[in-house]
Amino acid sequence: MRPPPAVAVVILTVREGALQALLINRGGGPDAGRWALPGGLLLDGEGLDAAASRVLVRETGVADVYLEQLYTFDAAPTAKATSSLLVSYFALVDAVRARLVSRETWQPGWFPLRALPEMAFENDAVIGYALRRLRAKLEYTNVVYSLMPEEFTLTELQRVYEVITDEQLDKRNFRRRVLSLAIVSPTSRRAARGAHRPAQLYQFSSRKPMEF
Amino acid sequence: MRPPPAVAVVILTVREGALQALLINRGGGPDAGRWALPGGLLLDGEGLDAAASRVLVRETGVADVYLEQLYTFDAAPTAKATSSLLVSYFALVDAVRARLVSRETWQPGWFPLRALPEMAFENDAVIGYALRRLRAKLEYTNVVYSLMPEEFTLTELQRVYEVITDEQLDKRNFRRRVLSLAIVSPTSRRAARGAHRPAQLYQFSSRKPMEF
DNA sequence: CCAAAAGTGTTTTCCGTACACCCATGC
DNA sequence: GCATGGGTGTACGGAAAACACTTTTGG
Repeated sequence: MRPPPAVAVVILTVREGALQALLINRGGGPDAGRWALPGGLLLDGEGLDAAASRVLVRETGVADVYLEQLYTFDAAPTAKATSSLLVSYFALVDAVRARLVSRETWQPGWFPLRALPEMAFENDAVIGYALRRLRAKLEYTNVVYSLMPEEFTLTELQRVYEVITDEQLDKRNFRRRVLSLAIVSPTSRRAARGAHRPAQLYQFSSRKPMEF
Repeated sequence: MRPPPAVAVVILTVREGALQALLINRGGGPDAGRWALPGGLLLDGEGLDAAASRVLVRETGVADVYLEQLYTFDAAPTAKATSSLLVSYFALVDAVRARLVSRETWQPGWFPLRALPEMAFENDAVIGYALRRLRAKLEYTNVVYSLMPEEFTLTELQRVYEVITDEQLDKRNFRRRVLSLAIVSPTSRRAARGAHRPAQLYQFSSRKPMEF
């Protein structure tokens, strides 16, 4: 009897100034203390994208975010081989909107990519893969929309880029770039957030994945 | 009973001045005349890469060429659902080295991407995907090594680039680029191929996929 | 009036592109 | 000697990178 394929989703967010991934931990049993990517088996008649989306909604409550297939792995040869293939996805969510569930088993938690816990087999490789893909897409697409709230300042957007690329950006050059790419546009509102000049609020021109 | 996953391989070559894909055609039976990507079901205990490689060797006789996973599709809902998922790969082979088999059923043949025959369901999409990926990798990797013989002239290499990108390249700029990327290096031999000055022969510095 | 972040232009550097002539060979 | 493809350098333009000061607000 051949086991069904599984999907695993690398759910990334920017939180507390760091790029973080959502992992889940089986509370009890033999695997206690081992963290893993959220995922699940493909249901009967269910499509891959639908399965990935289902896992994402189950873990974070959010839908309509950036979700893209990454790579397909031979499933880890576990004792009880529950899956044959592992189809990985990655998703980008705004940490503010994501609401983690609290379960008895498979407690979820955010982990900075810098400080991932000991993880099940291929999971680190999958996360590394997602990070490379995200960094590549950052340069020429609008993917970050999925990490940002509806309105934001350009400085906030710049911080997110800096956290993802792990390098400092020049304020003027950054602004010129995102404005000339026309991926964001100013709104009519401004943000008064402290003892300084209020910042213009911007929004994404499009909150859909870009075409090619 | 859940059917096993399938692999399909987009095998590309440059032949007769055009980028061509290998397709196979069921000689008789109900699907007669329909062309499709070569592929096969995943064998018991077989890894994905191994399956793709097996298909490639079966069709062309060559191994050790560039072979990369592309994308995983939900399997086409055929009448007799023989597969659940379709994991696609693409491979680049030197047409000179490839030796197509001659079988009673599933006769293989090369088709210019410009003039693909009527094909089974998702197959055109898969080929389009492979082409986009190839063009992207062309710019910053050495993937073409897999389309070239051991030794070649820079003009021959340029022709291959031109066929893949479907645009004319400037001879001097092209040479500067490949030489400065250091993906090729001159050999000690030259090619006397006609009534003109012999050309320097080059080889790839590395005939392995590049790391990142 | 001071601290804090917002906002704004110019100069320099580097890379991609365009472009034309001489060279070595076979016949 | 002529036809054929091989081989080479330079000038220009646009994009990316470096860089510092003024503005607006809250307290």
